[in-house]
Amino acid sequence: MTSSIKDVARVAGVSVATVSRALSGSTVVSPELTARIQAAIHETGYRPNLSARRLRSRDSGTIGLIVADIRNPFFTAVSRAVEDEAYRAGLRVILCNTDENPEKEAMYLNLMEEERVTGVIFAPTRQTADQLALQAWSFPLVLIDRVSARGGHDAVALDNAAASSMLVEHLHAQGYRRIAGVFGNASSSGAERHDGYVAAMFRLGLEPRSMFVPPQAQAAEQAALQWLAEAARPDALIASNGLLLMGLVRAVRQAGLALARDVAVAGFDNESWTEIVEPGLTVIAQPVDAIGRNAMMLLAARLKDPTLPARKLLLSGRCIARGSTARRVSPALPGSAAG
Amino acid sequence: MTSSIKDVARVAGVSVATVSRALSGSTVVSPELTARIQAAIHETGYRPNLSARRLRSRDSGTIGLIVADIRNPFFTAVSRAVEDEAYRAGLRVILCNTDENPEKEAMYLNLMEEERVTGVIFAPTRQTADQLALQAWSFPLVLIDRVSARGGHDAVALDNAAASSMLVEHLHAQGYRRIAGVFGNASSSGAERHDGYVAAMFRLGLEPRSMFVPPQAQAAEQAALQWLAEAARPDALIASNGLLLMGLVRAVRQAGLALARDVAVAGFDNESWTEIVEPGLTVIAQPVDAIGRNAMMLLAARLKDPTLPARKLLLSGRCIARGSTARRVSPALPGSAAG
DNA sequence: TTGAAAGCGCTAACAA
DNA sequence: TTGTTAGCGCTTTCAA
Repeated sequence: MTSSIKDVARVAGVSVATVSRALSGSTVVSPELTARIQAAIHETGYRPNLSARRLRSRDSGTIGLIVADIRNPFFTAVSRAVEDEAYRAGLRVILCNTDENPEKEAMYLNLMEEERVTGVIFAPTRQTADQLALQAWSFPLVLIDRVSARGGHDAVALDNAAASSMLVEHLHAQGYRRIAGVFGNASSSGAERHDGYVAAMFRLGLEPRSMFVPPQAQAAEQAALQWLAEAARPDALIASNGLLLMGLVRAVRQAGLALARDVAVAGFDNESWTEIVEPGLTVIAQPVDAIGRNAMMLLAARLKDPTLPARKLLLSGRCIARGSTARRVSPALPGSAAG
Repeated sequence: MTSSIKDVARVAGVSVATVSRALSGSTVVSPELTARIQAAIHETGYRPNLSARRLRSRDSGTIGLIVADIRNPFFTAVSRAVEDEAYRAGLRVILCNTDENPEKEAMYLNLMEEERVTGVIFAPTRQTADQLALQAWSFPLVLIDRVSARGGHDAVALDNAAASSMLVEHLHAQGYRRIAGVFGNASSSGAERHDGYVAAMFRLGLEPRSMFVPPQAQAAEQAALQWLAEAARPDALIASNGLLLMGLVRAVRQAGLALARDVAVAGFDNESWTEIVEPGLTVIAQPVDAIGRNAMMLLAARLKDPTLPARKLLLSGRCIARGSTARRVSPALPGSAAG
């Protein structure tokens, strides 16, 4: 059916070793034989068998990319960046979705062992992240987005706390004082964003008000609706990711309030809808390309020198101010701080 | 370093063949030996080497998924469905982005040959689709989204013409008559959606007005701005994909017109922003899950029987009516058909 | 510069 | 039921 290096050797009248050498270019093969081999490859329609090559050379040339769900726009963008870098480096990418399920995570890590992958880029749940250090992996591992508290692994993520603070400071500068926030309870990034929010609020002398919710728009919507029904309701709401942010927008509308005029809204993830909605939503844009590229970079560095100490790379977000946090003009609500 | 089946055999005091058999479960191995082998696997920390297994068994257990860009929400969703099905079937997925670049397409198809993949699911450019039949591939190939005019390959796609017609008929029923459309010029689906649009317009006695544009929001925006500046401007606009649809929305706003009241807008792809924008946008929702699942199904069927004739599967879209195409109430524009 | 030969880890005849 | 052995396609010694 498909022809092997043996067939090429036979047709070219050389040994398989010579064909292999001509193919790899590692050793010099005489021009004459090289030409004959080229012709034979053409004639036989030869294609290298990557499984055989891997078995022999003990290099899979493959990296695993394990994320919660590729449909999450953050992971979509990061995946694309990772793949671009991978193919530039001549590596294949195996994509895995875990749905935040620790069992699936374990299964895929196991699969990566069996694939003898060159490396793995992984966005773990909190639970798995904490146990990751307990096991010795046969491949270098770079964590993205969710960074293990225990450390010990290379990682690249948004500087979550700083980004949250940026959001709070922006709202404060625009005249908002009663700033409440919903945060995702599934990954460590939600907790870190919460920390940054609380820290910034304290720094500004404001009283934090927050809630951890499951990663569903509806959960954020419910939380926000309760807050908005209060007499001294918040004058600004923030969400720790795009999904929750959508819930906030729905809640504001359902409460019959106007974005910005009645209540400001801001959040994380510069998804396309945050720009097209009116008014546009103020968000923290994550450096998704840089996260993917740097994850590959850390992987490459570790492959080169496995003794390197673990490195944690925190990248800054960018605050994109839009209409949803326009300067507060209406009189301060009773009970709000003077600023 | 990592232990092989040989190590397990030695520790368990059996032959490698017995270990292999115990692992595969193909032949019955005595309970006693099975237990000893299990213990040895545990002790040695053995992991099967998939490259070796593939080389020997001539089954890669891997499928290739080649799309234009995973960041296109349509492909994101289809990919997820494909991966779900693949992992359910015990298959790995290698993901490739071509950026609609025929050279990249050729390179990835070539890579798939070298990987000896079990099958490939591919969304080709028009150009590549037309040449696909010229080459014999060593793997079964299922086309998605963009279906080769030449036929000859298994394929699954939206029934584009019918979906376009549905959109036109909806607009007509809502009282719109001067319906213009922008269509993507890169893939075959744009052309098919155009055909369906033109056919429906003729059927309803309306005059089609269309433009093929490159797949950029700005291109649609420019086209729409020109139309909207005319005296007898269209009273409805449609777009053949989510990106172009966003361009239309921008154009309407920039022209100082109101969605629905001044001009209706509708299009393809039920992306999250089409629901959250106000008014919500009427769209054709593609059966993304079904497209992915059916692609895997066709692949499985062909693997089982390679002699099967090529099958082309067309799936129906669903028209989701939202505010952007609310019933026309203002008086008909001068020159518009009476209906 | 080239060839012969060993062997990567595994599966599947074939024998026992 | 189990073991022996050949060999999947390739790379890489070691010799020539």
